[in-house]
Amino acid sequence: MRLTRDHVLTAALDLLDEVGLDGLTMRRLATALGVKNGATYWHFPSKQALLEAMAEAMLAGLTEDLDTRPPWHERAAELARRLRRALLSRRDGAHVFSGVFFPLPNALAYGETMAGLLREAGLSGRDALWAVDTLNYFVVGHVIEEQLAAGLPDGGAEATERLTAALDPVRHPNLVAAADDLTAPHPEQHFEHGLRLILDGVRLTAGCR
Amino acid sequence: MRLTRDHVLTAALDLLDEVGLDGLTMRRLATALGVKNGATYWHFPSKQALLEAMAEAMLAGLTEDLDTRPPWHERAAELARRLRRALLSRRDGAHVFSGVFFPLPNALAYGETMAGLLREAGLSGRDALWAVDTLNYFVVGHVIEEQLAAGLPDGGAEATERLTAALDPVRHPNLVAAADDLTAPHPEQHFEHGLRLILDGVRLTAGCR
DNA sequence: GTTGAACTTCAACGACGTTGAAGTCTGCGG
DNA sequence: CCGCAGACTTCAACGTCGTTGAAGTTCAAC
Repeated sequence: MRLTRDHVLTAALDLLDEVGLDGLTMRRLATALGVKNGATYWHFPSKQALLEAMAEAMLAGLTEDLDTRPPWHERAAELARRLRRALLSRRDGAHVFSGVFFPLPNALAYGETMAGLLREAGLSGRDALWAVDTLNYFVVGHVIEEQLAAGLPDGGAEATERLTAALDPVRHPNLVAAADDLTAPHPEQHFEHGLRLILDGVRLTAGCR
Repeated sequence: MRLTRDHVLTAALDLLDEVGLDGLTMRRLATALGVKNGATYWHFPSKQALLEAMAEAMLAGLTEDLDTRPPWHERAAELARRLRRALLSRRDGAHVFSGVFFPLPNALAYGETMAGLLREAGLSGRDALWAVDTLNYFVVGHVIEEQLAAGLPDGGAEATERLTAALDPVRHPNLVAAADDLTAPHPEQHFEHGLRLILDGVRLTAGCR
C-alpha cells in the first residue's frame, strides 16, 4: 500500500516509543514503514518538520473539555498536569517538544487557555504571559528530566551511583541530608510541589494589586 | 607548541561563542587549534566529555563571595541571577549545560548553596531539594529561550513574524491582547518576574508550617 | 644516545540528513 | 483500451559528523 502523511507520522511516533529520540532516524523510520530511505521526504520536507508534526500530535486535545467550575488555580493546575501527561505520553516527548521552534496550533491553544486563567486570577496581560512561560519552563524541564532518567539503559542506577559518589558530606551537608529524596525521586509529588510553588506565587502576585 | 587540555577547553569555549553549539565540531575545533582532526581526542575522550568540561568552566566561581547579610530570599535571588549570568556568558551556554548529565562539581556546589538557603527559609530537606529543581528548570529554560532567540540568523524577526501570523484574535484573545510583550520580550524583567513568582511560592510554603 | 611515554597525524569506518534524477504506479480523460 | 500526467518511490550519491586505531613524531629523563 502506498504511504500517507499519517502513516509516516504514526510510524514515527511508534518508533519514538521504541528507540527514543536519539534512535529516531529517517532511515530507520523508512525501514519501519517497509519503504526505502528517501520516501518519507515526499510527505515531510525535513526531519524537523516531522518532529514538529509529532509534537503537535502529542498535544492533541490538550485544552478540550476543561471543567470550568473550579477556581482558576485548580483549573490552571489541571491544565499543567495535562501538558505533563501529554509530554509523558511518548518516550522523550518533552525533548521532542522542546526542540520545536514553530508556533504549533495546539501549543498556542494551551498558552491561550493558560493565559486566560491567569488573567482571571488577576494578573495583567503581560504578567500572565510571563507566568505562562515560567510554568512552561517548569513543566517541560521537569518532564525532560523524568524521561531522561527513564531512558537510561540501567534505569538510572549508574547515574545515581555517580551522584552519590560525587557527594561529599562536608561540602554538601544539605544535599546529603536529603540524599534519599535526591536519588529516588517521586515524580508526581515532585511535580505537584513545583506546580504549587509557582501557582502560589501567582496567587500572591495577583493578590497584591 | 603542543596542545594542553586547557588549550582545547578555552579554544572550544571561544569557538562556541563564534559558531554556536550547532557549529561546534570536533574538526572545526581541531582546525581552530591549528591541529589535525584526531588530536583533541588525546585530551578529551569524547565530545561529551569536552562539553561537560565546558559547562563546568562556565559555572566557575558561581557560589563564591556571596553576601551573607541579606535575608534568604535576596540571597537566593542573587544566586539564581548568577546562574543565569553564568549560562549567558557563552553563546548557547544554557543549551550546553542542559545537555550535561554528569554531576558537575560547580553545579553541586550551586545546588548545595541554594538548598541551604531554602532550608534556612524554613523548608524541609526534601522540599528544599525540590524547590532547587524548580528554580533550575526555570533558570535553564529561560536562558535557553533567551539564547535561542539571540542565535537566530535574523535576530528572531522571522520567528516573530511566524508567531504573529499564527495568532488569531478570535481564538487567542489573551495572547493577542499582550502581543507586544509576546514578541518583544524584555529578558531581564521576564526573568525577574518568574524568579519572584517561584520565591514567593517558597515563602508561602515556608510560612505555612 | 637510547628508550619509553606523550602526543600527533593519517586514513579510514559507519552513521547521519538531504538531494535530484530516474523509475514506477495510479487514476483519469479520450 | 490507451496513454498520459501527476503522485509517489527508488536509487545512488554528496557532504557531514563522532570516533578509532595504527603509524608516525616529538620530547624528557636516564
